[in-house]
Amino acid sequence: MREVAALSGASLKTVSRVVNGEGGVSEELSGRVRKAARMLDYHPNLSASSLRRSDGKTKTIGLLLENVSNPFSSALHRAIEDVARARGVIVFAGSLDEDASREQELATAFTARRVDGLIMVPAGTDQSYLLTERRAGTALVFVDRPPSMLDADTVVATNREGAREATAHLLERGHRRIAYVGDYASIFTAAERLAGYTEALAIERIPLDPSLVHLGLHTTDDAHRVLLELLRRPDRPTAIFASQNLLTIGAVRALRGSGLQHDVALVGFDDLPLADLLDPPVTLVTQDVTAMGVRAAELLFRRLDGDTGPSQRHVVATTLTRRASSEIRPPA
Amino acid sequence: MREVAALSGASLKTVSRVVNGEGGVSEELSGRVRKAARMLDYHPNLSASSLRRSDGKTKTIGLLLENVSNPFSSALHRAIEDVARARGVIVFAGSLDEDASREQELATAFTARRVDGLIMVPAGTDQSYLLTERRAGTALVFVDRPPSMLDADTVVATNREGAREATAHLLERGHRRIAYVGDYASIFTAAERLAGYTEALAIERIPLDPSLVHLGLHTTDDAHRVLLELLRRPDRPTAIFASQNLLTIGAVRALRGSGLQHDVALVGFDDLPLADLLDPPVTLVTQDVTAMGVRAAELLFRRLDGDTGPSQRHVVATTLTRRASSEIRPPA
DNA sequence: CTGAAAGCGCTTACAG
DNA sequence: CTGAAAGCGCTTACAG
Repeated sequence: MREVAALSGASLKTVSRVVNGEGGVSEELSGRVRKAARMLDYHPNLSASSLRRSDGKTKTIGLLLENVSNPFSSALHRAIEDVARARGVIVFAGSLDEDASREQELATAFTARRVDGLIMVPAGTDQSYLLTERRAGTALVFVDRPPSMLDADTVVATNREGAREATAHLLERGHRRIAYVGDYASIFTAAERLAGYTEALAIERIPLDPSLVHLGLHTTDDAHRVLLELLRRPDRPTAIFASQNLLTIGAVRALRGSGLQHDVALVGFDDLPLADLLDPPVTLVTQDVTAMGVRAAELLFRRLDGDTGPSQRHVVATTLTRRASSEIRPPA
Repeated sequence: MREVAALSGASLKTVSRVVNGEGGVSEELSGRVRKAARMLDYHPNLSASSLRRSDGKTKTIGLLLENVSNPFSSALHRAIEDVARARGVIVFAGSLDEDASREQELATAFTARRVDGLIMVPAGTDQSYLLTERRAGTALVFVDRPPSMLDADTVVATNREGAREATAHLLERGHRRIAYVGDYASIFTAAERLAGYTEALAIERIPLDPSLVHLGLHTTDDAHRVLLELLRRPDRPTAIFASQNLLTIGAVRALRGSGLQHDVALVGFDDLPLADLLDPPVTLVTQDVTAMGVRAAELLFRRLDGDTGPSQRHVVATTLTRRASSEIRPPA
């Protein structure tokens, strides 16, 4: 900018006015400035600008996801990007892999670069370290999972209700031995879905059989292995509830691997792109991920626009999409 | 930092030394500085730091993808994130949706925030606008598609060879009427794959039937619609080559919709998570997306480390994974 | 081991 | 309509 001022014979302040389209500069002078900028390949430095500007905004937000390449995370990412884009805001994104220390590292890396706000799917169980960031003006929104030790805007799905509905759906079809494969119990959504499962059983006064409930499974392979074993037992379950997308894929593989895909019912949580084309088509509890991302971004920008009201908690409904896999009845 | 200096009774320079772990500060003084920093909730401002630092590095890179929520893009993203993370570098990511103006907008938004480098899957047909950025020190790497009107490091897959191999595979099984569904012909990978298809036909001296070649298809629905129509014709193809992941899903849907999944052969390009569980399992040409992302990131960091050698072009091999869908023979 | 002065690229808060 | 001076939070290039 200094060089542009020198070449065009204008002051720094005038160059700044032209570059930012502030107006109040004569046609002739602003023409000279623009020409000089072009000749010197001048590109404004937004970091320097936000360092000095009174609002201090960097037009940048940080997004902390479970894993940018997981379909749930990346759908969230896209929805948030679109809302941000409409405001000229760009997005840092990173993967936490359920690692609390990675969460702190990334949050610190983002705030050190002075993002205006942070949207996160928290991995750890204590987000109080973000308090000083918020006091410093960083907006905070949690999505998919609420924060702990900190009060902030949150967007969650009806995990418990969705799991309860899915389990009730299987119970209605006569199933009494419904296996449950779930993620780490420390994850909010995993705990909620498990609660939905147990509530549905309790309503029908079915005692919970611990041998059917398998937690701490995170990958396709985890679910595949556990279910292959479970399906080999003489008292195998008559139905399976897989409470997360990767686990559902593992369940499909295990059923296929043991040739029981038409004998044991299945309901999964989260969407799978080809679920309707599998044999049998798979019943799923799906989340409106785009709505969750849009809502989270809107909450963030509302805060950035100055809203100082109490924290909001938005709940987005899940949908049970019924397909043939859950119409399989238990053996008589 | 000013306040920390005041509270601890040290100079700005000394606080800077302590914060950056430069050493050469007495235990006593650095203890006082650290305590003051804690009391004031001091968090260093990396933007201000890189503004003044001689190397000017922001430890930030920008990633321009087709669509962050497309599995190919997000797998690339994750691979690049992991390499960047090992160097304490964080990643901006954004979606271009095949829009050249969006490419320029995002590239400008990233460079205005002084990213150290840019890794992109270009959408437009002219990247010469990046020349001044590179002269200003921004490293540039292209992945999946080479740049145009600009020479830069590039990582591509063996698109042409992979498509040729897939087509030859169908020809070997006696197919002569192989439908081709492809993306916008302006996309490098789409053009390469089409070339591979036509080359394979030419080698066997099979004339290309234009009624079987459908380009300009981008979504699952596009391929679904076109193929349903094609499969309804009396002279329908005996095999289909779908040259991209979404188009392959559309092809699976069209075959299933017309009940021909066991009568018409299919090969797809790109990986599908459940391809092996479909009926019939689908033969695919897969790319090693992780290797492509890792290679691209390594090239970028090599440049940032000062390598000024000539542009490199790395080629990553595709793999033909044979499954039942391509073993279907044409009717006698 | 410690610090005072200058300056990175920009905007603010003036003044004319 | 235009510009000179100060300062955002930090590091550089000194000097002692």
